[in-house]
Amino acid sequence: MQKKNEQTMNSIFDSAANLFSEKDFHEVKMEEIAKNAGVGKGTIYTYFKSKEDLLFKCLIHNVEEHQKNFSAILSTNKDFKTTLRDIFDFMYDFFKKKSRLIHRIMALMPRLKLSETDINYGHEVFHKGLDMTSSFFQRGIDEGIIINIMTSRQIAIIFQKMFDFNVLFSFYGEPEMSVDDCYRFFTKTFFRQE
Amino acid sequence: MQKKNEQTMNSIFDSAANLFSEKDFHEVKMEEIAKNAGVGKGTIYTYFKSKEDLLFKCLIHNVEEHQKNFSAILSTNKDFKTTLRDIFDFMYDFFKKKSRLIHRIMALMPRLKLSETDINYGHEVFHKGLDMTSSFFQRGIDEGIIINIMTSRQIAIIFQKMFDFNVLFSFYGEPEMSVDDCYRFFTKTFFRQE
Amino acid sequence: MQKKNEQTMNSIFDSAANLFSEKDFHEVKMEEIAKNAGVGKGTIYTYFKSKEDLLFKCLIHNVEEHQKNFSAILSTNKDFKTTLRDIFDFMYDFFKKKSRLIHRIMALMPRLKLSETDINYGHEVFHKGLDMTSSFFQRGIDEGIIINIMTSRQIAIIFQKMFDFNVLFSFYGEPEMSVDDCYRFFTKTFFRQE
Amino acid sequence: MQKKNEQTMNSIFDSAANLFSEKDFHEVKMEEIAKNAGVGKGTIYTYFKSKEDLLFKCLIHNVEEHQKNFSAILSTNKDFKTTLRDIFDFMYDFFKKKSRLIHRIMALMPRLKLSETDINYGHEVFHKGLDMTSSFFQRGIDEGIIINIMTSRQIAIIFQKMFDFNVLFSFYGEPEMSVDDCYRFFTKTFFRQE
DNA sequence: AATGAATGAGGGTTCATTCAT
DNA sequence: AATGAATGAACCCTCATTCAT
Repeated sequence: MQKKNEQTMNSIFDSAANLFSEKDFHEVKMEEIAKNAGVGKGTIYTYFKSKEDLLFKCLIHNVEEHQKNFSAILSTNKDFKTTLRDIFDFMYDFFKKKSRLIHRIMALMPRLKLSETDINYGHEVFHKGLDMTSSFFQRGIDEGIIINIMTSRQIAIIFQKMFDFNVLFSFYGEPEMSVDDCYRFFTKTFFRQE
Repeated sequence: MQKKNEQTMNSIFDSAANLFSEKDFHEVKMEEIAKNAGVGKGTIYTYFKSKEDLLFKCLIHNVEEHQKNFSAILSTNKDFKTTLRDIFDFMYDFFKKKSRLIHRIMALMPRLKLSETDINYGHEVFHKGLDMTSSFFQRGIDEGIIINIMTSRQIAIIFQKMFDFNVLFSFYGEPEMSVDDCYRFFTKTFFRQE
Repeated sequence: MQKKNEQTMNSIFDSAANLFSEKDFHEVKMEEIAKNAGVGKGTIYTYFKSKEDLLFKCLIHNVEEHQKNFSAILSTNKDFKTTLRDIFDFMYDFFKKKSRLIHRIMALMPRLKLSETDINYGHEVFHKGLDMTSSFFQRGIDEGIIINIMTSRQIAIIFQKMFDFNVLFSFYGEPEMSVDDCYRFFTKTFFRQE
Repeated sequence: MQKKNEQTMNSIFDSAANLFSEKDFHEVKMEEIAKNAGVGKGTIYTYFKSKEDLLFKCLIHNVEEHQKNFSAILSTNKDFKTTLRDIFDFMYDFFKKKSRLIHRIMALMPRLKLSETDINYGHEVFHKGLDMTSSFFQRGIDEGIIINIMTSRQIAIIFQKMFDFNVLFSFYGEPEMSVDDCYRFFTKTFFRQE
């Protein structure tokens, strides 16, 4: 599955990611994915075992890419607050584009018919991501910037969740929160009073 | 078995709410809803025009009931903080049971094929709910308890969203937040520093 | 089945005849028949065994009434040509109202699931009707008015068919044939040249 | 099995035409059509949008083929009477095979849910057919062979209808009319007395 | 490797019929 | 006798998947 045409595979990934973002798993048709990817319907099956496999691989693909970029930001040697602000910019953009995809998949995951291997790998990837984020917040706690009444993992989780406040805001026709709004919200809640 | 039966309808509502909570719209089968409701498949169609109609009516049913109870709490003449605490208890329970149903439906709503009337009614109900909550927070702002750097509507929206932090917590195997945790989180963020 | 309320039964007959005239057997719903008859859906089943039984009884009912009237015309002691003209008036009216019902039923008859008794009775009624008509034409032949190159039964059959020329005329947007047109057509074809 | 296959489509047409001839639209099952055509149920839907679409296309297919053959006969340069006789042979055969199909569809047409385009095309085809036939009879009128007390269009319509006299004949157990009988019937009615 | 015609299991929906009242 | 709520068999249609080319 690695030697096949990388380009074809990526166009399938793109097409699938777009469609799975827009609509429900069952509302996305394989034919549509194929058409938007510019390939034949059968071609998808030379790269992926099934629609569910495609969804899963598509998720992993996106999450891993996200983690790579996220990791790059973390490894710049800036101070905590500057890095945090960078992360906000990065996450804000990422969620704007991918939040629906991620949510949809996570809602579906528990019932996806996947191999043991795939499930384990999925868990691993997600937990690796959470670990990365929570390590960063731990640093904030250690430096006395972040309150320590919640664990770093809990903070990391809430941090992720914040970025879809805007989904509800737009549902109710309220103006969306800017990155700055998000950042202010976070510091108000999790920063030690200065 | 002669008069269109409130009991039958309620058992369909219950069964549907349970199943729509558990799984995706397209994974819930009418046959399953019927079976769990203890009625025949055709019976559902004497009460609801279609599966989509059932989902929608089911949502409205739950939300309206929720709003009635919510409203009851608001109209007790306790002081702001006590009432807020009551609301936290109430919302926490409600979301524990219904959060998945509500989220699923809201994610689906934009693509549901509903009559103009239904769509309008849906909007109305949701906005009525938000208005109710935001009025309450406005009172908090007016009384100088809540910060006024966000509008009461924005606060009301974030307030709702808080209650599904636990979905992610449980996904990552973290211990869930208790009502108290939620309450503390809220006051930390939205209460004026004392 | 004879002692029950005659009025209810007739209103069912009327409703059914109207609907079976307008649309295909399978497009007519029992609910619609009941509603138009002003009775409950279950009531129909106290008078008729099934939808097919209703269709059949409805046909017999109409045909027998038609034959009674037809027979009355035949038994006036007018001369052949005068009687024929009377019959044209009568048939023209009858077909205008009932032709679609009759045709639909005759097309369906061969596949109707009826008891042996019903089938035989149906045959009997139809043949009685044909006999009545062909006897009349036989008289025309005997009196030397009608050509004798076709049997009276053949003429009787074509005679019936003539009255739905208008169905095609109206399909093609041509002006329909009047009774006079029909009569002229008939005499041109079947009368001995004078 | 790669190119959308003319053969597959024709076998569906044949199967559908046979079944729609035999029974009512609602009594013909898609599964049955598929089975008789030797294809899978889903295959039909790669060629036709719906059962109604299939019925309609099936009608058009048959009528157009009929018109092509009809047209071929008309364009042989024989004299009027000879051509008329040829047409009788041709129509007699065609109606023997297809009359039930044609009638069933025409009875259904007004209530078929078709696109504006399909409806218009259907009208066009039928009227083209009538025009072709009536032009021919007009020639007969012009040559003084056919009476001119009816329009050529009226004659063309009645001409078509004649060919299902045999349906009633067989219903009543009378011997069917031969082509010669039909021809004689026609000349008696529509030819100027010689 | 790539394709898309063919497939058929599966599901939403309809409606004739039943039966408790 | 009359009713209409309840039923479930039956049917149209969709779409993930296969496979011959």
